[in-house]
Amino acid sequence: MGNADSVDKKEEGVPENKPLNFIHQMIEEDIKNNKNGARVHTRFPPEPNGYLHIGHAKSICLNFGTAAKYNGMCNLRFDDTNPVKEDTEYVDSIMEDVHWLGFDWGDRLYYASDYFEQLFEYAVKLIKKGKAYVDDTNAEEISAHRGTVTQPGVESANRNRSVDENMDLFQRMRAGEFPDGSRVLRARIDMASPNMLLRDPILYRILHTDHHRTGDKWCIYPMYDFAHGQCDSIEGITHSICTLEFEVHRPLYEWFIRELEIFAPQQIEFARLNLTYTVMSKRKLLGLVKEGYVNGWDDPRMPTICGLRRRGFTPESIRNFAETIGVAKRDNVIDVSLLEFCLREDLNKRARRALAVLNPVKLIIDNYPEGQTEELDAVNNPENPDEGLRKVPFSKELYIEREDFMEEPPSKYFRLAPGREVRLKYAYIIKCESVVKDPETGNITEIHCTYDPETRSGMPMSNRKVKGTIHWVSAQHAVKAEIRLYDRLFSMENPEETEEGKDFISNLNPESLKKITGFTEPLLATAKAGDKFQFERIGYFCVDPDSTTDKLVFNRTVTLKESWNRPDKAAIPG
RNA sequence: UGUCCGAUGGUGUAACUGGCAACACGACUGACUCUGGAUCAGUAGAGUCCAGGUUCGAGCCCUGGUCGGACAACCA
Repeated sequence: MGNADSVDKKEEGVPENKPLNFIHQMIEEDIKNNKNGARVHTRFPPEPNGYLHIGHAKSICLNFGTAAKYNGMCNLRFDDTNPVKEDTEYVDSIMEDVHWLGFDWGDRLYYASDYFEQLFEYAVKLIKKGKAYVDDTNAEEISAHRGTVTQPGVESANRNRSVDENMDLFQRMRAGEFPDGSRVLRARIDMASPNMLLRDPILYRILHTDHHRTGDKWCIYPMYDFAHGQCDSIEGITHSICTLEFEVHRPLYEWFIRELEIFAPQQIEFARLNLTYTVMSKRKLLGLVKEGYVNGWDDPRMPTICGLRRRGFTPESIRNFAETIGVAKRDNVIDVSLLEFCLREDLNKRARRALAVLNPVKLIIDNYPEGQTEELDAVNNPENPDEGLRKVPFSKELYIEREDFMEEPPSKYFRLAPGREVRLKYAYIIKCESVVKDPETGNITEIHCTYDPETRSGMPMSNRKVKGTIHWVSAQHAVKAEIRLYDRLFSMENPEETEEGKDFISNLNPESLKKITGFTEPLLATAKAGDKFQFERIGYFCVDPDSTTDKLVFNRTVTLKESWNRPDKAAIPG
């Protein structure tokens, strides 16, 4: 108990003197000036058109974390203003993922579509102020008239319509009198603005499409720019945190707030997360799923939250990662090894240890009594002695890892070799006496050893020093399991970096998934989906949802840190 | 050719707002270890994109460049 307490305190330690990121600096400045009554209210505003990924996790941790830090609140709001892309499937997955990450929006679950009526009224207000007009120009022409980044745009012929005519037309747009694409409502700002977004941006478009929440109630839908800031305003959001690409939108965001004379949240932009060896855009992730390069959004190789969850990540490790990478405005690419570090750091503390052999070779202890079985004590978690011991069966015939034996070991190899001794973890010291090979292939089929009965772990004589300790499972007791070995999805640090004429798909790592059959200690037969273990000396593994009592399936979450350069690796020429 | 934003070890983030560039990851030593894990101790690695200027003093301020990113969906 005492131990657990101290861990909790460490994790939730409130008064930290860590340096503030630039957003928190701004917020503390606002609090000091009693802006908005020193209130802090943020929101996480996903569009329900796809699954959340690790980049969203950064934003979630920032928004919810900031609110928590300053005793404020954070809303979950679905930015559902484009019915053709959105679906409740995504709404559900997003809510699940945010909760799984450990955040709670309480009763503050909102949808932009909740505000459609209010937004319509805002549009009316702009029309009445002469700040918005209905344009009959078609999409191509509007685009052409917008000009370029260096050339000013051309004003629409409809720009100076009367308020009455605009009101009439806008009402009739809502009433469904016009087909898709025939008219739009535009803000009347400045067609010559150096900021393209201010060149009379579109506020409403006609879309005779059912919306996942409002059904067929509406056939005109607000654009992002006309919805987002106003939704923030309605909810009393004080700090509207978003990614860098919206920086150019801020003048427009503020224009609407000013013209509408409503509560003014502050938009603050930060740099989105990029990770090596993966892609992060929804479009590309969707492509991977649709083209079958991965097995769905929750494929353990995907950077999606559900993929990471299935892979065996813990919410804590992701939150800690988000904390560690910091928040700034410059573009960044984080090395996945940092994510893996955060994962191992967390798993090391909480994962139960288990013995499992992935690439088995039989080992026979010649002088061990035939038919005898011992139940040996194994430590559940050396990082937390409170988790106690478990029994592991030991017998004459075992499986050990093929890599743990070498006929002709290089100098720094201190595992098993002819004539050498090693410790079998939690069991005896054994000595290799001989090997049996397949006469045809020359592969080793059996390793014969003798054991020293005085050296069982815990015995007085067990302190004898031997160089290596290897893991094992008892052949007759072992449980067969499918093990899915995952590696990076792409073989390039930056998958977008491609040869001419090829796209990121060409950089997929053909070895990103290998399925093998291994053996685990018997206790794991009862493990349930999501259970996490450290297979000693190998890595962290979790039970996949595909797993059944007939067929156990484990995912390799991440390997143990490998600080030992395998001689065979070094020996590879080139 | 426009507007906006950014630039600090290999990667990311700091630097008490002008005072000898720090922390984490990664790398490398060594100790310890019944996991070549963990833990512990330590080392190397940037003089802050460039050129000027202000100042006793500049990564922080000013000027001019360079490089990178964003912006011309009836997407968000």
